[in-house]
Amino acid sequence: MLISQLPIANKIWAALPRADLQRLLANMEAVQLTDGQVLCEAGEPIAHVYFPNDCLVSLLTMVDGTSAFAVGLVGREGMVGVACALGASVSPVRAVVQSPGSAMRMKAAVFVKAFRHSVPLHRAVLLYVHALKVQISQTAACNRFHMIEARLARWLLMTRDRLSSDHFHLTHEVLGYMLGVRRVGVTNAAQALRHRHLIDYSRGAIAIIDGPGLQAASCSCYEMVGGRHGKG
Amino acid sequence: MLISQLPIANKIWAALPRADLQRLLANMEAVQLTDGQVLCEAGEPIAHVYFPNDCLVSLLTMVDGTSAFAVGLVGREGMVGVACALGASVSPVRAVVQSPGSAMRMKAAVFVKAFRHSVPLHRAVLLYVHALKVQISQTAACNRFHMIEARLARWLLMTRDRLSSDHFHLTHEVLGYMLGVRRVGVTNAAQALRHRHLIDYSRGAIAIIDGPGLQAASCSCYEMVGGRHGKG
DNA sequence: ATCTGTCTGTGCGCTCGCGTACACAACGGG
DNA sequence: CCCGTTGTGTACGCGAGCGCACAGACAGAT
Repeated sequence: MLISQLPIANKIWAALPRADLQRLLANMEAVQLTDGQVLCEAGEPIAHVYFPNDCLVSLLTMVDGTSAFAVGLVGREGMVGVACALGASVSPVRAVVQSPGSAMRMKAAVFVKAFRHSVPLHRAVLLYVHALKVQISQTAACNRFHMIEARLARWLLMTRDRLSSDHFHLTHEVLGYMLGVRRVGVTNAAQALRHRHLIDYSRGAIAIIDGPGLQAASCSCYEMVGGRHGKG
Repeated sequence: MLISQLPIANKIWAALPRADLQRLLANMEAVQLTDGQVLCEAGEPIAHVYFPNDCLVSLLTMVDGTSAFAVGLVGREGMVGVACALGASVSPVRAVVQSPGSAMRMKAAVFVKAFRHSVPLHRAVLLYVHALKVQISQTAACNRFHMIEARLARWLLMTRDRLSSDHFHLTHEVLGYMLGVRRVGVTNAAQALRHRHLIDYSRGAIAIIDGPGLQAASCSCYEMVGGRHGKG
């Protein structure tokens, strides 16, 4: 299959000049990611880095072996496995596919080499690292000060932005996992949002009905972390 | 004043070969940082980057304009102002001196240039960015799952490690600010720790009495984030 | 059509931490 | 030496979210 025929929606690659892009395409491989797939485990070496085109990956920090909690969300605006660019040998987080779709991947070692040699790639990746760092910081603070309902609203908006769609699949259970709260907590918050006609849902199929309204219900952290565009 | 006469305890600089170091020293300036001093404000451009020798700086994420919450702690193992290395124009966090002492500083623009040209510096800084990212992620999760007492214990241990001293100055008020909790919450937690003879304190003068005991009282996040050494 | 597994809704007691308010102690300057 | 400032201790009601447990609702498979 010719990768060059695929739509490359990933913004890191979109930022590269044609020359750099062509040279690197040979080392990339298009993959289809499925719901719940674990791209990399916390504490394990990073084998591949992934550049989502239309899928969504959440980054989970593990606590006490049992609990987990999402610190970041990666869509077409970013990549999974930045740690290896920074010189780390193992991944600090678990990366789980939250919404299925296509992505491009590369062997980590190859990526690191490319990262060192291509100035535009280097630049784009570091900018993304910064955006991710901001996202994580904001999530930390948000999580501390805001109620579940606002956090849920924010998470739904972030998901929408990265998928460019008002409809996606996420159960309360999974959302609870992401937000680090009980499933019931999510159910209650979701009910409140639905009651206000901001969203609708049934058996995992979520629809955002009133985007602006949902944004009003979410916390200021949403804009901070780069509203609609992920803030490359 | 001759900078080369000062002890350079900062570990990022310590990792550099003599040649790189000598070339950069001309652009550095030794400064004395005082308690509570704001090195850089959230949302403002970064004027200088700082490399602590024996002081301590906390990184605060602002929420809703009023509340703040510490996502990271910088000592001799790191630097303040990494964002400009990543290509960001403004600082995402407020950096406040938590414990006074000496540091070296450099104009941000000069640092960026050095960062681009010195491979060892580049390497050391990116590694630190990674360590900081891990620290922030862990703090986010810790903050979500652990009680004030454990978080306080962790914070005291991190402070100790970065100052290499069991005695330092921190009021309950400031600690509350750092942990994002009420002053009273800190008082209660501190009392509990003191009652178990792990720490002692009076009017801001804190002493760690039983390090291992305090570590047992803290959460696992402490080791995660790189126990005694900040994990360069 | 029945069954099984998944998803969502509801109830209840409990704890942590919050907001607020006030009291007391130690230190330091005029 | 007095008094304001700063740091610490105590009390009380309140609400968010937790753990647990169970009930209904919908979809797909046999």
